[in-house]
Amino acid sequence: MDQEAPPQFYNPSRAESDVQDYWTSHGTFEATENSSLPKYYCLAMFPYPSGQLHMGHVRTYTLGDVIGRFQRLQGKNVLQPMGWDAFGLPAENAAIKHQVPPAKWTMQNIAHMKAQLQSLGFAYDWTRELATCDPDYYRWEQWFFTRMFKKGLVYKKAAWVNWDPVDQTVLANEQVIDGRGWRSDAPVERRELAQWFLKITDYAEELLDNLDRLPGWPDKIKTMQRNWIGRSEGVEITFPGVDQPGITVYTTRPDTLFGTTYLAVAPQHELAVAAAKSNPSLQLFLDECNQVKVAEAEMAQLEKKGMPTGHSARHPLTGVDVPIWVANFVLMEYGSGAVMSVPAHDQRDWEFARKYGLPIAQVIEPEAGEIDLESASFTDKGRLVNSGEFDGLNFDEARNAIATRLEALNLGSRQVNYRLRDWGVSRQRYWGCPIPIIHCDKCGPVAVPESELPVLLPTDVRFEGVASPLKSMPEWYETSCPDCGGPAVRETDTFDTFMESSWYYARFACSKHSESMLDERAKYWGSVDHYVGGEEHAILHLLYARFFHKVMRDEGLVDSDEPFEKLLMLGMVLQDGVKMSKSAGDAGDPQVLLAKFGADAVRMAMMFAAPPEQSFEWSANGVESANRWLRTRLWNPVMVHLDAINSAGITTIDKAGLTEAQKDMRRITHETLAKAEDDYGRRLTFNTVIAAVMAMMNAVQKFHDESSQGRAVVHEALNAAVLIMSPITPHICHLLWRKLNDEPLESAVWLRVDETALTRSVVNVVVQVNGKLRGQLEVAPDTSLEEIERDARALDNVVKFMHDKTVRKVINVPNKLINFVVG
RNA sequence: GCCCGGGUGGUGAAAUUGGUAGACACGCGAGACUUAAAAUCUCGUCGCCUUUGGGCGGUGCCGGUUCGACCCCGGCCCCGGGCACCA
Repeated sequence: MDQEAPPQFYNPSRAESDVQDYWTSHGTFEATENSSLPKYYCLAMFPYPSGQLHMGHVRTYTLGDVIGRFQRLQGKNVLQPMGWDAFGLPAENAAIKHQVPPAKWTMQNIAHMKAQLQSLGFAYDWTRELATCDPDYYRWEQWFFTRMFKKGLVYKKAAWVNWDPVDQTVLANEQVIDGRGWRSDAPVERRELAQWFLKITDYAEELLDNLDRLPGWPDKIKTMQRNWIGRSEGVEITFPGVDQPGITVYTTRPDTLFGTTYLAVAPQHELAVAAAKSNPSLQLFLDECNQVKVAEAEMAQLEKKGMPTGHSARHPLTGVDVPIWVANFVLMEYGSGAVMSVPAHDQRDWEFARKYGLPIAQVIEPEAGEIDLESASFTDKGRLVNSGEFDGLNFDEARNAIATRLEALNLGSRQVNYRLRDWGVSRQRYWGCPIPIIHCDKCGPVAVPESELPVLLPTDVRFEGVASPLKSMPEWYETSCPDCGGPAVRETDTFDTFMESSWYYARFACSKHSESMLDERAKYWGSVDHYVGGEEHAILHLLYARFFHKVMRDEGLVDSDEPFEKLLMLGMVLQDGVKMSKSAGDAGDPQVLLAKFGADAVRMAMMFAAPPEQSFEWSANGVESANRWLRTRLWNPVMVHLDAINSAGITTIDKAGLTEAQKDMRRITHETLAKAEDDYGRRLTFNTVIAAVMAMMNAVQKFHDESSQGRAVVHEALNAAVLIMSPITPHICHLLWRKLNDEPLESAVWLRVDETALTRSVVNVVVQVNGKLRGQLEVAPDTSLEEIERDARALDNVVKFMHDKTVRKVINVPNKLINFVVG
């Protein structure tokens, strides 16, 4: 940029750093709790400090900033904080690869990314910044966990993990590539480890029901969460054992019980494991099943395979023996790890039965028509057949009758089941929050007392291999039992990083507070009014945070039931068709564009590219044209106008004395204001805000009027343009607003729409014949149908298409359309 | 595989409640300014046909509802996100 450029030329790099200095020195965006204005907490999902900002970040934070700045213009007391989701796997990967301690690597990344965020001019209150790897943060997470522990919301059970037999370590799902460890290339094995779980299922019902009380959430996210929680009503049924303990299954189709021709258990089910001890080929099959990584997607795409266990169980109502199979598609984590298989009425069971020659017994018939069990199963509900005394009952009747019978026999019970599983929070990793538990041989697991928190994560570590250094630090894990004082060891696992992101939004209210997890300020800021983030977080993060919020509420820490009132779920910024990631490289790096065209142009290009919920492929092309528009269509016209009013002065608008052209210009200005307000506040489509301002400025360019009223009308239009654009391009608008109004932008309020300016003297009515466009009419608003019909019938082109036909119907949409239906 | 989305000109997109498909831009083409270029400005730009009035076709594909469908319904194809240890 030309350092000598006089101030009337647009120079983004100088202008933006000046404006940013102004914001910093004036503390413009530092939020306080003692405002008379209504509070507005606007939050964008905090980033993992991977080291480089990419365009996905730019999009998320710009969208959040636009919302926050718009709400500020609407007279709200806005809080927009920023922090760092600083624990996680990439820091360990970097440590292993480059021998740099995760803490150091993370802090360097934070410093770099903070500078990048600041150069984009977001209206953050940086005084509230937090990093989750800071002991001042995670000590309260540990404290909260011990509260949950004492409440009985925490328990330990064995769970399956991906085990790398060469590196002797647990692998994350993303570290397993085609069934092999990413570093060792060894085939992964499933292994059972004792893990800590949080009883999120205790809250399943509330998490589901409260979705109905979140009107500010997109329906698609609520649907995803509903499906994920997966409430179902069914019956738990016990098939008594023949030569082994009975098998308990859960089914939502008890009406098909008589069609059960075999049972299927998960490969990890105890019966399968026991049976394999004396059956080498079954053991071989189980081993094969255990060489698939621990992910539902893997499981679901496997070829369906099974093997008989050699055992059978007794049908609870018929007493007939049914064989027990092991099947690789039965999930150990869902229900009881066993299912009753009804091949006639379940397609997966049908395919399995056909493959292995198992019998298929029809017990449901359709209300009408024929079925062919040779070609497929019949899965609709219908009437029972071949079911003894239950024959003839429909689904509801049969479900009740069979459940009642099973309950009487003590072989079943009605059960509401959730697909949602408890949250396993143990990670066998170093770079995370230490789980504040001490294992004592005498007392068992004991929560670390509050006075001894935080359990500090040592930061001066070296990665010798790939395993967590904590596992080989006796000086760290050897301790004494808080209860009996005897020798004991610390838990060396750390928390799932979703723990940190489940409550950070609340901590921002009082991030520096050292006396408790949250204080009264958390109640002042309350729920996040608008939460902005990527749709990849639609389920897990949001569900865990909702769960934490409810537990915090039950502990008296917050007042509300839900953490996020309104939710904006952003589509992905794609690169080469997939979501941008840390490894994506330079194409996602905004630095070059920032230096060349400025933050305003980058922000504007990003907002203009697509509406927020839509995923799109990033292209840098728009940035240059955004810069050009700001310079030639916003900055320059304001400068020309300022010259004009400097020499000729400025007057107020005389509404009664305007020419038609001046009225038109004013109408466009106020239509644009109204549209911008609606798009910003309700529709959240900022691309169309920009388009509307562009159209308005095109009209200003064409509006040549040297009169004093003309200047006043232009003045109003330019003020509207600057104000409307200011949430998106805050730096240039800060400068232009001051030049136009001699007051700082942050004391400006949104311009009111002048309803009288919106009235039109003519409206355009479309004339159709049989739904096809045949002409147009310019008429006064609210012209009578008779008059419009008469004028429309007189149009040459309408005559052409109607002259030899009979009008059967006339459709009229007032001030918009008239349609002659002829035949 | 299962759950949730998406598919509109050469490109990004707009069309808000079923009512003029393609606003606003990018790109491209033509022109103005210039010795020239850059920058800037003006005009044109869905395809085909045309007597230049206009006509026909067109929103992933096939079918349906309706006076009228990008929009609603049924069936398919393709792309993206999530699937519990990436965050």
